[in-house]
Amino acid sequence: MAEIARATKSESVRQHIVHLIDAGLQPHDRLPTERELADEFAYSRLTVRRALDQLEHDGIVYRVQGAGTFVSDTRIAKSFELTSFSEDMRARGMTPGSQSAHVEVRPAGMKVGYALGLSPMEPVVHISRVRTADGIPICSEDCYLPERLAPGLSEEDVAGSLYEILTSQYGVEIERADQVIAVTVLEPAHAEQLQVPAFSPAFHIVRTSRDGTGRAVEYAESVYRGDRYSYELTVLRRREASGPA
Amino acid sequence: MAEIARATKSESVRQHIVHLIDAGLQPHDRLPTERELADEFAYSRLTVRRALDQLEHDGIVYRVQGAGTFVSDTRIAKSFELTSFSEDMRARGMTPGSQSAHVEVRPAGMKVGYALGLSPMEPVVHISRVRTADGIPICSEDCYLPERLAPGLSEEDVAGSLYEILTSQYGVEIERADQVIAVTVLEPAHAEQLQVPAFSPAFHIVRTSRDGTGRAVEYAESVYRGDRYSYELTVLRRREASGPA
DNA sequence: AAGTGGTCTAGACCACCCG
DNA sequence: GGGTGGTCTAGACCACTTT
Repeated sequence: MAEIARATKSESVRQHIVHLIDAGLQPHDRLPTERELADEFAYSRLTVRRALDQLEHDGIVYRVQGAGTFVSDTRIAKSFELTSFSEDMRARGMTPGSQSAHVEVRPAGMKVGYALGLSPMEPVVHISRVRTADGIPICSEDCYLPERLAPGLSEEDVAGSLYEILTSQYGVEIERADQVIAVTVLEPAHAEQLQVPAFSPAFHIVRTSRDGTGRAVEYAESVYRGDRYSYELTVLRRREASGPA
Repeated sequence: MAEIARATKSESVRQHIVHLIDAGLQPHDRLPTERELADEFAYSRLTVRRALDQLEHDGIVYRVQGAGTFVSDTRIAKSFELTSFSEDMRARGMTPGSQSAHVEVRPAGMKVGYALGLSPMEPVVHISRVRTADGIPICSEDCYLPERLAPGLSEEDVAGSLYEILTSQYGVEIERADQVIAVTVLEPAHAEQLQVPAFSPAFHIVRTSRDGTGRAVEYAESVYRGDRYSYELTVLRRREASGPA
């Protein structure tokens, strides 16, 4: 029930409209017009429009020029958003954990250095963990951070969410990540870690996470068991417009 | 080189800034201030801000309150966007095609009816195809559309991009899609279609595509060979704000 | 013709960063 | 303190849909 408070007027309008919809509006019902909402709140129309822009982007409402703004016909409203393993598992109703966490500092090397935009000699923190959900091993992860971003990271720190530690202890906010998802079969070593037969099918996910400035902050390679994990996302179709060729 | 023309002023500002960056600005270089750009174009500051909003969302620039707007440090700017198989393959420099296309109309049934929000008795067009890239089979796809959206769809129509046909012939614009990506091993029948050994690892992708109003327009189940396909995407971290619990 | 969303203007004040 | 981005106002005109 708790909404996260935000000081802006447009956010309060957004929440009001979400409540309107939850209060019983059906898909394709028309919302109050922008001018009605502006009058009701005594805000400018532009402020109301910003709230509706957000809801439209999230797929909650759609707008038809000349006709009005309507509730979307969406049963599921999943996300194309980056979540940490911990957040992901909690969202699925499971309890996240870690096993066999190991942390060491070593030179980046070619592959990791290239991905993080560092010299191969620059030190990185290498974190290797087996991530669990309700105690069941789900994925084996090797994650690398520039050491100067997270000096003194310990094995106790990485028992839970790395993203939370980065934010709370080091002030690093991850904003976006590029991922490449491939399929593979598990090598015997990984299979044993994950407690499945050797050569079981699995996801192989390579991720480079970046902060708001686009600077690479984390490079990770993970192997997820295919029998216990699937990847869900919502993707948007590109609007007509593009950068140069 | 060709930019897609758009009538809005903010779009012209956006393109101008993209050109500025391409003309030699380096990551973390500062852009002209919003007020400078507004003066230069003789537009209002809000119009300039809309252009910068777009560029910020796309990860091209970042803004620091009190300091300025800067070029992002991003080597790769991939997308979290929905592309058709044909577009996807062309983007990878390959030529898309289809084999064994088969089209039939039949009742939706429970699973497809549920996904498309139709009665199980309502007719759907079932399209089954093997998609190829440079003549190599990449995926086997079963796709279902409500028949009333695409009456008279023929096997010749589905040799190429279904999304393009939907737009050009039926006026249906797909805006977003929910996808569930899992791993599997290929059954012998699929393996033969895709010309790989039986029990090779593969992606199993289930997709429900929707138009701007959120109405389900397409339900598809695809199997992609794992040795020739990987899934790349960029995901954004959720801003702090949320709907009700 | 009336009403809707789409775009834009010319200001204003605030919070924040930097020299 | 001066300049930056963040938010907001009270209008205006346009393109479009609906009656």
